[in-house]
Amino acid sequence: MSPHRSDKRRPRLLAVTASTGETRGEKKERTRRSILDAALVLCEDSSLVALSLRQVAKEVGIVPTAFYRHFDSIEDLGLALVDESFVSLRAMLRAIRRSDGTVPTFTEIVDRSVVTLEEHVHRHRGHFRFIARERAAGPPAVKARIHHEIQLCERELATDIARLPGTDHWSAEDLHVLSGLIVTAMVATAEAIVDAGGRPEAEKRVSDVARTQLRMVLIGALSWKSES
Amino acid sequence: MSPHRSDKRRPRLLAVTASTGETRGEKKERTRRSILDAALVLCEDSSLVALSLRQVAKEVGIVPTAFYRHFDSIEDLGLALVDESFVSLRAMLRAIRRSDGTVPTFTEIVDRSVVTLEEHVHRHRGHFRFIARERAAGPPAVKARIHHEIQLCERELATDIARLPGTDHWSAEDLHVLSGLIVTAMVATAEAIVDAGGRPEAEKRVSDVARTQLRMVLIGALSWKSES
DNA sequence: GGTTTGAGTGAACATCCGTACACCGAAACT
DNA sequence: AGTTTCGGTGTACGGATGTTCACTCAAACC
Repeated sequence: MSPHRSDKRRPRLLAVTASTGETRGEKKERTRRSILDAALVLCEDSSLVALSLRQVAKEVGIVPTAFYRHFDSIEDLGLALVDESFVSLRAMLRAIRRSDGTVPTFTEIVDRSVVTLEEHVHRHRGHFRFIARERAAGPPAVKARIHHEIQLCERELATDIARLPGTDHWSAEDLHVLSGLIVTAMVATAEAIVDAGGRPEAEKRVSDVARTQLRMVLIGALSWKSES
Repeated sequence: MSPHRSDKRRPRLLAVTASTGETRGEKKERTRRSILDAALVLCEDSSLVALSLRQVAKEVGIVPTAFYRHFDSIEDLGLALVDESFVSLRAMLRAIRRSDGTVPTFTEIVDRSVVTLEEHVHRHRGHFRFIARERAAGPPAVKARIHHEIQLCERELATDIARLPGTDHWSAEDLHVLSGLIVTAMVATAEAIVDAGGRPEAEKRVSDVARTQLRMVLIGALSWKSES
């Protein structure tokens, strides 16, 4: 039994291309990624509804028909991009939540949230631009999924708010109204950061405004509740 | 001088088509309107960037090249639609402002504003859908003009807020931050009303939420100012 | 070693797109 | 009455689009 035998066995579930050292599935996954990235870039100025299958194929460097090996349609591609975008967005929200063990002040929460949002928009500019655009202009199925994901964010935020001190006896209704308002403001802030185009002074102005707005909302909600 | 002479003179600046009783300019204006209306309908599901000149022409009932007698391009058409939309929007804002002579309570202001917005969105659903979509997805020039118009709304709202009792010594900065927040919330509310699709119970829920949110914001801003 | 699978190819199609050009005919003007 | 203006027509073009079909050829499997 020569030592070469085991080499012969390896390809069983992990065959590698002789030249590139890639599995067949890996290669496909890489092409899929290229398509997603290309689509994100190409619909940057316009929209998914104005994006053609052939543009994407040309950008990726494949023939138009090869597109169908990965997605049924542009709309299907769009749904994949929505999922991808919200995976990273949820990671951000988890990051904000994680550091909440120390019973912080409202100001601390607000500052940390805005800073995290700013970082995250900066790192995933493409995804945020995509969501902001297709939320209003995408194909119906894409719009619907984005709307649904944002509602999930509102619900999660509502349960977080409920855990803060001073919001003990709020109704579920009021919690959701408040979290809806905050999410709306944060979405607008994210759009504004994207529009700032990376210029630090413009971004600074946007995040300062966002901080003030968030504080107004939080304090307002508390005062309003204690009144009524 | 027979009495018929004066008839001969009439066409000078007001010539009428024998059959339809229309001036040439009136006929042109009517076609222009048809183009604007058709575009508003056709890009309802998609966007301006996915709207073709030929679709519009076919819908209106003219040959494609005739489009150029009225607009240089689809983008040019878009700019006209933006202007038109904001003319009616400004009319709404004026209507809200007009009834402000009686030093009303915050609650009255909020209720009147939301009701007016609801009515107006209902009457100009097409325009609101258009603005909400193209604000995020339109051609750059269209996005820029919409952004500019919204900023004007924010500025006007800021001066209105400054006239309310209890906001005497606010800084211009803080006024603008607050009006920005309110405008953001109202834009989101308008989108939600449009999405409600005319179903009364859905619209009622949206406007109730909007009322609560606006109260939270206003009371919050006041509390926050008196603290800091 | 022989067979199957499946990502990517390449040509072909019918259809739509924006735009150029010459033209018409009636309203508008002189 | 004669001329000009101009909204609308009809044709024609080069190019982009989505989708079809029959194909290659190497990895994956038995």
